[in-house]
Amino acid sequence: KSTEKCERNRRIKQCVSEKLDLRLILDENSFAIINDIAQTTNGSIDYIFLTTIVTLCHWTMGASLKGAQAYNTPLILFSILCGGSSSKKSAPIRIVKEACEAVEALDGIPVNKSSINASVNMESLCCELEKQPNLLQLWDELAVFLGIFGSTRIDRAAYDRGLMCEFYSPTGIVRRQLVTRHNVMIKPCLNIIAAGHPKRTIECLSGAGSKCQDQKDQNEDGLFNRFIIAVAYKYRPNRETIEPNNKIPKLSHLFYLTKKLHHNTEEYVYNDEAKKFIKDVIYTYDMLSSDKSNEDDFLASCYQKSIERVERVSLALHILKICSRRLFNMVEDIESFGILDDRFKTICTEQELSEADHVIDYDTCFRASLLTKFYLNQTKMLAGYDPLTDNILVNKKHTMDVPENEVKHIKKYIENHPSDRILLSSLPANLKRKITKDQYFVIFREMELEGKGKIEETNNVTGPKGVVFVKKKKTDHQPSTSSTTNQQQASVVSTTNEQATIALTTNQQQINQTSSINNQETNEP
DNA sequence: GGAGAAGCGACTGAGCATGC
DNA sequence: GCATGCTCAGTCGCTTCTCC
Repeated sequence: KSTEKCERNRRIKQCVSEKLDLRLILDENSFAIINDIAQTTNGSIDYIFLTTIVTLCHWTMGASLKGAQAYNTPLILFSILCGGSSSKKSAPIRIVKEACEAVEALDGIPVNKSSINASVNMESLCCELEKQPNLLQLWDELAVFLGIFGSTRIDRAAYDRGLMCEFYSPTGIVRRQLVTRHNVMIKPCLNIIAAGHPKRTIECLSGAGSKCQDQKDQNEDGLFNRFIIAVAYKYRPNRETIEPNNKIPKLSHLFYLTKKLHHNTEEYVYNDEAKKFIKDVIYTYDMLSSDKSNEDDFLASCYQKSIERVERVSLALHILKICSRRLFNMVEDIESFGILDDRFKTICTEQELSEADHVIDYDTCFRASLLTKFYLNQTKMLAGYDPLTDNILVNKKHTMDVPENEVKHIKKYIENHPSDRILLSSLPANLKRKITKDQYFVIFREMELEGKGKIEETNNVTGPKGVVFVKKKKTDHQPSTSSTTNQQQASVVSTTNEQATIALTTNQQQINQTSSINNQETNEP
């Protein structure tokens, strides 16, 4: 259990160490708004940013993108704020919730007709979506969200998950049929923000989080690969709090203006450059996905989902940009962005989206592709992959337990070993250290990355496969394979390379052969 | 410098797990 | 059922360390 926790911490740290510089992703107006919130609330800017763009999607009231592909992409985002209990996940959720409530209050929407939903089961969520198709669902705890699947019957969990997948890319009418009743949801538009503990979040990606018995394949529908995950770590708060700058628009202003600009169902397009670029990005992800499709479902799905994601993210960034710019242009009319008032409401009602506002440029798409890649890597790292090589860092925690000089020694042992193929299972037997096979495997992996050789499977025809490390052949023969071996041994080494290899496998016959040969040779002098 | 202890690696065999 | 891999306990021989 403690090693599990250790591995979880490693992944979180890895995610956090890969910094997202929002200055490179956002235009200056948008950054000013997001940064102001982060500084005044002392919260993680990554959380604030993610909750903001998801909520922004909600207030575009079902806007869509005539994308680079044949079909229209709805502007819907699912997101998870992932972090430990002290990483302040709830604060950003509260902040957007309050901003949304202010938006609805200004338009006189009664609380019971609010589009900010907090359903605790699939039943009520679908009923709400039936009543009003545009909902923002906030889950303060991911566990609650997971609990909504099949809360009445375990075999309905898969159905509900499937439905959730459909909400991500809804087509016209979505139906949910139960024995007693059925829901008909017309163009549902559900955006999700959930706060999740690292343990639960990682379980979702690996699929072990649900209550179904067959836990291994629970994420096979890729539901959680649709979620954008922002990871933050607990950090030291600033002692002095920064007062909000009233010259900088607040989230409530941003959302209200977005809502007013989208009173019609808007459709956005790319310009030619942007479209060409996005097509390239999509092609790259498609290639990566098909490369992985036969060997790794999870990665294949992650790449596939990145195709949809890069389009959605570019639209979200685009809308954030145009709305922020408009807000900053209002600074002269509005002396203070303190609270949402009727004066602001009047100004907003005059605003209309222009023709040019509907066109996404290359720059935004480029930034969106950076952001997509960043979130893709975060997901990979959370799932235990190395983002660059796509290798699974299997229980990397173990190497951390092994002292460095031990690792060095083992690497040297493998390198200097007369055999050029080393069977993994021979190591724990021969090197009597308190190191498991998994730990030796990680050392293999490291050596592979260092270019010392390659990890392969044994080439037996039947039965389970063993793991061998095939060393890279040295071009120049080094006579001093080991300073400790005497000359007699060295001669054995050079002549019986192959036999030594075989001896490392545990095939009895072959071992007998080898040992008899070895005995002969050693007995000779 | 030599004797003995300690450490290390090669190898065996048994029992068990796993895939065909 | 068979072939193979994995793990563990154990033996043997060699090297290195330590103490006198």
